[in-house]
Amino acid sequence: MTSNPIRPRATIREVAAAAGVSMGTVSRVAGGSTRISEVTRARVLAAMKDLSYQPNAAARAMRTNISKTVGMLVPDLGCPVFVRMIAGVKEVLAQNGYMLFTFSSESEVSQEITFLQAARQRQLDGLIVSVVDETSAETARELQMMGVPIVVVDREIKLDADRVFVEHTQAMEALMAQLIAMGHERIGFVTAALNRPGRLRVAAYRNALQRAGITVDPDLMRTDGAGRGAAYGTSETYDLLTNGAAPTALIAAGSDFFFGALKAVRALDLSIPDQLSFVGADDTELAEIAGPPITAIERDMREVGRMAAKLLLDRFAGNALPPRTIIQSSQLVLRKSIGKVQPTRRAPAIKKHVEQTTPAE
Amino acid sequence: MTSNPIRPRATIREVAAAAGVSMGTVSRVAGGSTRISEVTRARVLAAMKDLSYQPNAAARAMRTNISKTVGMLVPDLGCPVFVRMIAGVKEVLAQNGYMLFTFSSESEVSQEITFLQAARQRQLDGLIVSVVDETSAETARELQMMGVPIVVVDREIKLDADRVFVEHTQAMEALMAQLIAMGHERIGFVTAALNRPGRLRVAAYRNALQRAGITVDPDLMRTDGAGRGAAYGTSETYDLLTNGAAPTALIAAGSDFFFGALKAVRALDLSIPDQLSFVGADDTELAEIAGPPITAIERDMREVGRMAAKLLLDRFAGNALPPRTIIQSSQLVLRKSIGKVQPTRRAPAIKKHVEQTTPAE
DNA sequence: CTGTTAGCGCGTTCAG
DNA sequence: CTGAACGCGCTAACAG
Repeated sequence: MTSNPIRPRATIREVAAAAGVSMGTVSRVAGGSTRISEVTRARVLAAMKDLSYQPNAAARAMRTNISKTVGMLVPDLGCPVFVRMIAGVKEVLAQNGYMLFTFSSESEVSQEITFLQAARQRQLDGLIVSVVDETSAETARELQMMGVPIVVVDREIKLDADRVFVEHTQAMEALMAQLIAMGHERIGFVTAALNRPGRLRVAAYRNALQRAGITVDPDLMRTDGAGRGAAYGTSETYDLLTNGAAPTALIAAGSDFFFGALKAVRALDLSIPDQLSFVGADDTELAEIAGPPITAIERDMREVGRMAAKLLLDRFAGNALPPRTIIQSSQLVLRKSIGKVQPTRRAPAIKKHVEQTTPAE
Repeated sequence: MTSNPIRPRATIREVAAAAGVSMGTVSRVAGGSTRISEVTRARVLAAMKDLSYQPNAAARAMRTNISKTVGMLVPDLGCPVFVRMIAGVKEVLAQNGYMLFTFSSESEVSQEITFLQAARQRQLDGLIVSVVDETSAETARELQMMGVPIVVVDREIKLDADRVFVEHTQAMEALMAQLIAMGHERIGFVTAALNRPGRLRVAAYRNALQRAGITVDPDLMRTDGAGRGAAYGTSETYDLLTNGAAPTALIAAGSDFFFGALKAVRALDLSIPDQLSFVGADDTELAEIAGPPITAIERDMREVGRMAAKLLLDRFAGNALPPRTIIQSSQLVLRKSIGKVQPTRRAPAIKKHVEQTTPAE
């Protein structure tokens, strides 16, 4: 420990002594209770400031079983979608005097379990979770034992909890309609279908093709990216574009696949949209700034965060109604990266090889 | 609260009863003490599992004054630099049984103060901080009262604490040398000079120009971006490139200015590097993927995070030596976005106006 | 309005 | 090796 001239933190007892009142009185002032005479309150506040008193959260939590802290579990802090959601959650919680304890599981179930156990030890008052793998029984079991209100974000888990879902189907259908109208029939799709967002998008992809009378080519679907990050986007995109009949359009859904796929397209030196129509998802900044700007599916995750936090606060306030589900829309944002299929379109020649790409870190 | 059939959390007392031993025995098993007979240990562990017992962190913290939790303060979770640092910190702390409590101040001193007070209440065992404004007396005062080991990352604050610094000067000088060698004399610079990284970069920028016998044009320096985010990058870049004699090269240091500046360049439809040499910093992904790939100053922030965490753990272990400072290098990564000044170079014509841009959120 | 007191759950004595 | 008892700092309940 660095040498520190500070004496140990002041306790409520010391404040009481300094102010010449009892501990109970100090406690009431700290708790913002009414029924305190203005003069004593002022004296107590002065003493607190004097000793730079901060109430001991552990003692308070032990006594009240309330920690004024909410836990938030996300799979990846590198994903802008979650960063924005965190901002929304924090905004609402801060207004209500709660702290947010954010944890990134780095897409590992084991880390997720560790966090949930730590959360239980620390008696977090509630949880907002976006789990890595909604099919994980281990995670589900842990969640069931939490014993505090939980809000699940865009995952389908059997659990007595409120939910905030995003509407993925409509935006995906709009996208497919757009691409099909432009003449695309071979549409590559790189994503992770493990959880709700991916599952719905894959379903919408298939439905749209079938409705248009286009045979679904399984080889164009690379939907096994769960936990594999940007590298999956790069390798699958490279493979799609260089082996056999290449797609004329490519959808990379999920910010890391978006990035990874774009990397492969750059390495192959394909021109967007002339040689390939390209669509991303979940990374507005990248979509705006890549040259050319890229059509993408986007959603207001900050608002999702706000809604999740509000659902939780509502439970804290004693609401005991059955679980609710809120649905937030998503949008297809058209930019310059998609275009009509060229009549004479052929598979792009292989220009050069992609260096073996590993995830960003 | 959602109806929950779970009975309240098991206490150490219940575990003791279930295992037919005393509380003290359970505590010793939980604490991993030796000197426990194998049979009783097994019985206790079985009971703990049975009741899915998790020790009450509040009670433990109250008793021991150790929370096994480290706090981390960053200005912005949207900045990849901090996200990577967090990953590094978490990696090392997790290996040592510590949890990480990350807080983003959203570049607001007031939020920073709130966090530091909350940290004191929760008796976090140590802190890793990257403050918004190293000149804030309020923040400094709060930090001095923490009473726990602190590691400061790339900020100059008068404080009895360990430090991890990044070497900014060399990379910046290398960059300037490169640009000057390419014939650039009018080099625009958009950044925030409030804290250590910006200050050092600005100093290196001036020095390099002076050493090359080039007059420093203050109008080319837009170094007042602190707290203004990407919008500052966009508006200043637009202004630089459209008013008066435009620079032939532009450096946007800081991930948000990088993004914002690139946005303005795109809006003006300038071709990189033909019409403008462009250099970024701190956002490797964007630099790699923008068309064309962009020369940038980069640093291994994950390693910075690891080092910060190790310094802290060292203090926890009782190291009482005077404060140490560790320095991490940074690199200039050359990509295709810079080139020689065209002999016939003129200020680019104004092509169109930039829409009024607000920060990403 | 204010003072007093009894635990919250745990880790750490100190006796056995 | 095990059990019993104390108190960490605080809040709530009750007395005055």
